[in-house]
Parts: sequence; structure tokens; C-alpha cells
Amino acid sequence: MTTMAVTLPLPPVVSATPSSITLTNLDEAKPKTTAKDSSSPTGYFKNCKTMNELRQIHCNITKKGICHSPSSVTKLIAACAEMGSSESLHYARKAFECYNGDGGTTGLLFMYNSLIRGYSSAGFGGDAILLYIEMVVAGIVPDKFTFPFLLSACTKVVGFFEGSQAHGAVFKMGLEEDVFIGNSLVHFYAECGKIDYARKVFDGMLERNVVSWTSLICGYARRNCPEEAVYLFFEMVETGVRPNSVTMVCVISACAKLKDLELGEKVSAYMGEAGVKLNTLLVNALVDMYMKCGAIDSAKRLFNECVDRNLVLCNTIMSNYVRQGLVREALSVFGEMLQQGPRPDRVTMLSAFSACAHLGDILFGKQCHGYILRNGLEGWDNISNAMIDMYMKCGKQEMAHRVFDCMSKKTVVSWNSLIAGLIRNGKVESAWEIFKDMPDSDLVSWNTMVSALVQESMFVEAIELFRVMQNEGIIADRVTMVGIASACGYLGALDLAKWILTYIEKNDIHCDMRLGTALVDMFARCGDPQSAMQIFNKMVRRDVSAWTAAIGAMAMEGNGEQAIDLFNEMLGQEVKPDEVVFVALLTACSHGRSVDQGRHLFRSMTEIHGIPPQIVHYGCMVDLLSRAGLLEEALDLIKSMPMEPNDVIWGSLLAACRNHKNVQVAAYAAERITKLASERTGIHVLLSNIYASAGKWTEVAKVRLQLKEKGVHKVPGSSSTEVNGIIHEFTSGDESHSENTQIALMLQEINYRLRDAGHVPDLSNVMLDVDEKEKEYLLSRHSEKLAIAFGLISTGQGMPIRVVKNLRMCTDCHSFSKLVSRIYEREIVIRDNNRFHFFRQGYCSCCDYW
DNA sequence: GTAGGGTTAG
Repeated sequence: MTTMAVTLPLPPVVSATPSSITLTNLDEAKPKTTAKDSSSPTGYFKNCKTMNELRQIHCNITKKGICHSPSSVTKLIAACAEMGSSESLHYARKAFECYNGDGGTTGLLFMYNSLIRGYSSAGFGGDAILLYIEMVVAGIVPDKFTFPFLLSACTKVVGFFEGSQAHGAVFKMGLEEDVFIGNSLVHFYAECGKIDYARKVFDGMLERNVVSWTSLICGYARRNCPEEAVYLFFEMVETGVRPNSVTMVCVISACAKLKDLELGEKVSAYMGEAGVKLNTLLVNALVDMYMKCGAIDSAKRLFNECVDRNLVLCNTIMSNYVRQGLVREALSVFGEMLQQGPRPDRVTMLSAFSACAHLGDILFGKQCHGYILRNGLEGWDNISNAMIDMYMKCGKQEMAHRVFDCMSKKTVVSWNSLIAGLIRNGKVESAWEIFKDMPDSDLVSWNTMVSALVQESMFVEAIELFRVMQNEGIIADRVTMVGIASACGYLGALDLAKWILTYIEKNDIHCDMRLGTALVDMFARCGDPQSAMQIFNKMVRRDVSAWTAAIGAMAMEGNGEQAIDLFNEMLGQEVKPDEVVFVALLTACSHGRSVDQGRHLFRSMTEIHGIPPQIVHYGCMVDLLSRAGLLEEALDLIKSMPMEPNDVIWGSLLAACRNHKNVQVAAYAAERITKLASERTGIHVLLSNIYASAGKWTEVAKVRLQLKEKGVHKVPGSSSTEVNGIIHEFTSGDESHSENTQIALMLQEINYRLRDAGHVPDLSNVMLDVDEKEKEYLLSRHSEKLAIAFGLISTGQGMPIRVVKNLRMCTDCHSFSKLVSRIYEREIVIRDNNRFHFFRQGYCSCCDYW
């Protein structure tokens, strides 16, 4: 029922909008004495369960002619209000209209109160507010019972303006000391998101009871301030107020939000002390808390022990199972529900669809769709949205579109599910087109697109979209920032990184573990390990991913020792290592040339941590050993692998053979690599480059041909540098930059000065069959050189130049950078696809080992 | 008369 369903005979002086509650209406009315109507029939409607029963009784007493007293009408209205269906309320309203004006003010007041309560508790807050207006206009003075009902109605429609007006009326009437009204005001303000106002009312209350405390605790818990809620709970207990089951439900849900099991159990201990008995709502809150805290077994036990599992409890455990990725468990609960009840409802089906989506199980998904249709559960937008998501995740785009097209009321979630689904199925372009024309979009829509661009490696575009968000006045949240931080990290744009951090602080964006980790990673990739560690040290909670980001920061810098120290600290804090952290560790050892440490860590994986090394770990070890020149040991390790070595493994060995000039092992590796007939461009390029540097141009041509046949091309080298917040990208030999002439002149000057300093270009880095002069020209136009030249002309003297390169640096560019850093007295930081190089005063932090 | 549970998309 909406406000339109009941036609209210409102006086013409008052507009139909709820905002017309005014204080003057109240001022004109004068309080009247109340009198009890003793002659009315009592209890007629008391035990009515259904509308039919009620109608029957009403009919009977009407026949007897005893229904005309105001009291009996009041009781009828109360009974209808109690039922809370739109039908019963409609009946009540009609009965009320028949008697309007007849029963004296007292009787009318009771009727109004009853009806307002009924509308409010049945969720028709708007109708309740309108009724209040009508009552005031009719000259009926509200009493202290009216306001809790009215405020509850205002809460339901989040009518902040209306509620504030009611608050004003409470003051005018001198009712502010009533504890029920105080409690209602606390609840109202909290639900409107004005938790500070709620607190103010609470602090000003002369009398407080358990409901006052509970209302505020609940307010904090729901407003995402669970710490405050728990704190308030302990304060309440200390004050000597005993919690009841409602309080416990609120505070336990706060613990669930905090994901703090220890606290949850501590809080639960008060139940015994306070003598609070478990009811279904409380069991539900506990199960939810245990699940969210990861204590799956405790949740399961409680759930199994509960004899009268109701629908909500089943839904709670199911949705949590799905969220935790325990889809099989969720489906087992679902199966039991189908067999022995409670009967799945729409909320159950949301979890069921989510489970199908997780599994990508289209058969089961279709069965669920069938269940919806058979049981008349369709036509609810949430269900359709969940189905769009499910079909998309199962790769059934046409079905998703069909569900979408059939929706009569598409919500923003429908659109978001559609674009996210398209992106997941590789249709980023279509998603973008839809995104641009969506009838309404929200933060999730923007975040979806930002993440999609990041996922597609379109980092500049992602940041561009973020800028558009700024211009449109949309405040990003932590999900946006995770995507943007990631994009910024890939671009290695340090100024942008610093700006991002300021933005987060300025906009008070909560930095959770995920965002913290993303920021650590961002600064690490931007070549600022100090800032990375500063953020890491400030993080309250750190999981293995957070530690991995910090260890990775050390690895990129080539600081193997500190990486190991961090790892030991992590173990000391009883954080369980995973496969990923070992990749970071072994990489750190590789960059730091710590062969012994690497061997030790690699062994410890199986011997201490019970993590069997995967191919990627073997890859790291082969890289570590072969770079250090231990080619034979690397080869032995490859031969001992329990799995088939891939092209990456042979590639590392091959690359090392080139540096250590071991033709024998190289030939063996090359043979293996060609046998794998891999489609990885890098390897073929490397192979072709090895042949090229040995002058075997026929072989080079052969490999190039293979590449062409497979449709793969050499990834062109590209470097980017950030100047004044703008990212300038250069590809090898690029002439497209607007300042191309100045860049060319600068390069010329650099090369003269380098030659004077005795630099001889290393032409073996040019892997093409061209003459020397051409080779020298090509070499001088490598993308990082262009970026450095641009950096020199566009930034002030002494400013560091930061460059991000997509491929590994060649030896000529490396010695070029070293000399430029000395001659021009500039710090040059280059991140290649493997690590960082900090060039200062003619030296590089990698000690020429990369 | 006031306070409490499960809900899809990034």
C-alpha cells in the first residue's frame, strides 16, 4: 500500500505532503481531559488471527447493535493495526471514517494513535505521517503516546524533516522528559544517519532505561561504528543497567561487523550473567557473528543444536556460507530446507543464485529459476538482479539479457549487474556504452568501470575516469581507491600516488586491510618503499597479503635482507604464510643475490610450512641460481621438478646463459623451449634476440616467422614518466610527442656529452639485421631514453626523474642512465618489468645485476 | 507506547 491507496479527506488548508506538520497547528489545540468508556464491549477482537475472523465478529456485534460506541471502534482499529496487513489497515481506516467526529476528542485520539501505530508498524510510514497531520488539523491534541508511533513512522520513511518537526512539537508540549519519547528520538536520529543528534538526545535524557542504551548501541552498530557500539555496551553494564536479549542481538551484531571473535565471545559471556535466555533472534545473531568471525564450526554447532530453525536462521547461515565461499555447505542447507522446511523464500533464493554463480553451475541455476516460477517468487527486482548476475557468471549472456529485458522496474543494481557481467564476459566496450547511457548510476557503477579498465591494463584511462568522477562531484570510496591505487602503481606515478593518499585522508575514506595493502603495493611500485612501509606500519590488521605487499616492496628495491626480516616478523605474529608470499621472498633473494637464503627458504616451504612448491617457485629458484651463474645447479633443479618445466623456467635459464655466456646449457634450453612451442611472446623474442646477438639472422627470421604465424608480435618497448601530474608515454622511436623537436635536441646533447665521457653504445642490444649506423640510431631512440630526455627538459634542475618501462632494460640504456645521473646530477629511477633501478652519481642500486 | 535477525551488483 502506498500513500495513494488511502484517500484522506484532508482539509484544504493543509497540503498533502508530510512536510506540512507545523508547530502552529499544535499551539492552537488545547489539552483535554481523558475519560474511560466503561460501557464498551471488551475483548471481542482480542484473539482474532485472521481478517475473516475479525470481519465475522464485527458483523455479529454490528447486528447486535453494540458497535457504535467509540470504544468498540477503537478496539476494532487496534486489532486491525495489530494484524498489520494492508487489508486489515484498510478495514480499520474505513471503520474509523464511519465514526469520524462522533466519539468525542478522547475517543478520536485513541483511534488516531491506534491507526498511526498500525500504519507505522506495518511499514506504511507515509500514511502514518499523513494521519498525524490530519489529526492535528482536526484539532485533536496528540499525547505522549502519539509521538513514539509518529517517530517510528518518520524513521521508516527516513523523514528527517518530519521527525525534526515532531521533535519540536515534543518540546512545545513539554514532553521531552518522557523516556519513551526520548528513546524514540534516539532511534529516529540514529536511523536517519544523524548519530550525533541521537547521542545528544541520549546524553540529555534525565531518565534512561535499557531501551535507551539499546537504541543507541543499535544506532552505532548500524551506522558502521561497531567499536562505539561495543564500548557503549560495556559502559552500560558498568552503569549497572542489565542487558536484555535485544541489547545482546545489537551488540553481537556489532562484534560480527568487527569480525572480532574474542570480543564476540567476551560479550556473549554477559548473557549468562544477565540471565538473558537464548531466543531465535539471538541464536541468529550468534550464528551470524561466528560465521563473520570465521568460527565456522561454532556457527555450525549452534545451528545444528537449534531445534526450531526458522527461515531467517537458515537464510543467515546460507548467505554466510556463500560469502565465505563454502558453496557446498550452503547448498546442503538449501537441500534440507527443500526436504523438511522451512520453505525457501526469496531471500533464500538470492543465496541460492549466488551459489550457482560461484559454481558457474548453469544446470542448478536453471533449476532455481524454475523454483522461482513454480512458487510465484518472481517479480521482485532483487531476484531478477541475482539471476542476471548468475546467468552472466555462468557465461549465459543471452539469458541474462532476457531477464534484464523482462524487468518492469529496473534498478541501478540491475544495470550494474549487467555491465559487470558484460565486463566479466570480455565485453568491456559494450559495458562502456551502457554505462554512458544508464538512466541512473551510482558509485558501484563507476567502481565497476574503473576496475574494468584496470583489469584491462588501461591504467591511464582508469585514472582519467576517476578524474571525471571528481568533476561530477562523486566522492570515491575505498573500492574506487583500491582500483585507482592499483592503476597508479602500474604507472609508477609517484606524484599521483601521493595525491591519492591525500585524497583518502581528506575524504575520510576508511582504510581497511585491502586498501592498506593496495597502498603499500602502490608506493612500492612507484619506487617509494619508505612511504610503503609507513603505511604498512600504520595498518591495524595485516593478513598474509598485506605482509606480502611489504615484502614485495623490499624485493623490488633489491633489499633481500629486510624482506627476510619482515617474513620472520610475520611468522612471529602467527600469520600463516601462503604460496604467494614465497614468490615475493624468492624474488627478493634473487634481486639481492642471496643464494643461500633462497635455497633455505625454498626448502622450508615443504619442510616447515607444508606448502609444496609450485611451478612459479621453481621458476624463482631457477632464476636465482642461474643469475648467480650456478647454471648446472639450476639445470639439476629443473630436472628434479615434479611437474613439466614450462617456457618461463627454460626462459630464465636461457637468459642467464646469455649473460654468463654458457653456450652448452643455452643450446639445451633453447631446444627444450622450441619443443614446448609456447605462445608466450617474451620467450620467442628472447630466443630471437639470443640468435640475433650471435649474428644468426636466419634463425632470427625463423623465430620471427613462427611468431607471425601464431599471430603474436613483439610487445613494443614503452616508457612513461609523470610531469606535473600528467603521464607522458613514449614508445621506442616515438616521434609523436608535442615536444618531439626539443626531445631530439636534448638527446643529441646527451649523446655528445656521453661520448666525451667515454661512453660507447652497446650495439649488441639491437636485435635487427641492419647496418651499424642504423643500429646506433635505433638504440638512441629506446623509449626510456626518450623519457629521460623529456624529463630533463621539463623538470627543474636537481629534480628526480622517474620512468616506468614495460620491458626489461637493455644494457645500453642501463649504462646511459648511470652516466646521465652523474653528468646531469639527477637521480633517475627506472622501474622495468622486473625491478627498480635507482641511478645516483653514476651508480645503480642493482649493482648491474638484473 | 520506545530498541533486535537473513537481501543481489563493484
